[in-house]
Amino acid sequence: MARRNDHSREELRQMALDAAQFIIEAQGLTALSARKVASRMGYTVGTLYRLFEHLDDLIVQVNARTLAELNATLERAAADCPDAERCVHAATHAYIDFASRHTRRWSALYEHGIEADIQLPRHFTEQIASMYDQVEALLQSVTPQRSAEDIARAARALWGGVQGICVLALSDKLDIDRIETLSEVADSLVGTYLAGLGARH
Amino acid sequence: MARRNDHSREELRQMALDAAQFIIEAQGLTALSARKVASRMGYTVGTLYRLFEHLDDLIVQVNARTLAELNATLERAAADCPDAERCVHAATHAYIDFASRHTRRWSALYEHGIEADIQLPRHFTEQIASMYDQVEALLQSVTPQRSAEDIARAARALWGGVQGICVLALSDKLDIDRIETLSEVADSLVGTYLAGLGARH
DNA sequence: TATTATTCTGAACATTGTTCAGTTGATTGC
DNA sequence: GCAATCAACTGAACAATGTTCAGAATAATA
Repeated sequence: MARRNDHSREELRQMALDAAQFIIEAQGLTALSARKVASRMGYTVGTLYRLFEHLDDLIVQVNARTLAELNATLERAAADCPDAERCVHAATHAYIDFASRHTRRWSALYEHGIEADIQLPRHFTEQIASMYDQVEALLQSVTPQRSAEDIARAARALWGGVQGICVLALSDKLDIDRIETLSEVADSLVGTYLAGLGARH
Repeated sequence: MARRNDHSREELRQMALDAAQFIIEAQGLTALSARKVASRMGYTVGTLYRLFEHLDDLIVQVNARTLAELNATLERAAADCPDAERCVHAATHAYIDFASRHTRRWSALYEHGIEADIQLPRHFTEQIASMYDQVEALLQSVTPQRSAEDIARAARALWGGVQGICVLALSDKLDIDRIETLSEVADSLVGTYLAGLGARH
């Protein structure tokens, strides 16, 4: 059993996040429980509740982590492409790849929390904002003549769309038998949307 | 207390679905419980478990209902428009309207079940397919020259996109302030995508 | 009316989130 | 080095969850 002060508060927090992340990745969000997290970090439930107010706090912080990792992945993917349009496609494929490889952890991002009353913490919404910033930057390059509002709207439309396709595909609700792959549907969305952006000004 | 054979098995099933739907609409999917459903229909848990194998069965059947209702709504919205393109916009707005008015019930559609091992029942996937059929029919009118595969892909891309935007917006992850702007983002997606379809053949 | 078949109940079990009185180990003051 | 103080940590307790199933209640049948 763990002794007192073996770890600092921040270390404990990280251990809890690691444990929770592991469980979500391995068994899915619904299999997560306070006792499992605690026991995996070598402590008891009580200790966990000194680190997080509710279990929801824990989950939302794991989600913030996931989002940060996803952001970094996208940034890398969109780093060196011949042109901006191909960057968008590269980012899209990176997104799909991430969602496929870490399906459970990724799906926790939207499976969790429509509990309207509790609002998302700042560093979570910041991650979201930074994700849209990336897409905006790419779209800015694709159509430099458009206004900032147009770009903002377009980024949310396009990226919300990519996310939506992934959600449906990975929960078997895209009726995808007649279509070859998720990638193709995503390419259709991105390619056609970008073509529309070009044709429409 | 309810006596035996007051209701047929099918009546009981419907009562259970009604009760569950009511609870989800009023308090959200997470607030749903077997005992609450049972007590709302004037029976006990045991009885509920003669009607449904798991609680998940119940939920998925409520979802099928919701999807049928949504389908009907879309069909009505896309019925009489001046042209096909405006039909797509009308359907999109109808979708957003439905999702806004019945947020909790609608969000149960995707909040529930990425439990990979259990697959969705037929009459649920049928509802999904029929939804895409509608969108395909509209897109067919917009660009008659395209192949069936193209149309199928486009329908999933576009409609997955619409759904994705709604999911993010109604769970505060679209980084927008008001619900009015959700419509704007959706219009951007649909308008630009359709423009792209037109420009690209 | 007696027997059989079904419906329905509700107690039981394991597991969940969450709390908190009490223990145990570290820190401080002398 | 010892006593007093303080914070970390435990684990029992509570209400609520999904799920099961022996038995009570009632209908159908003979």
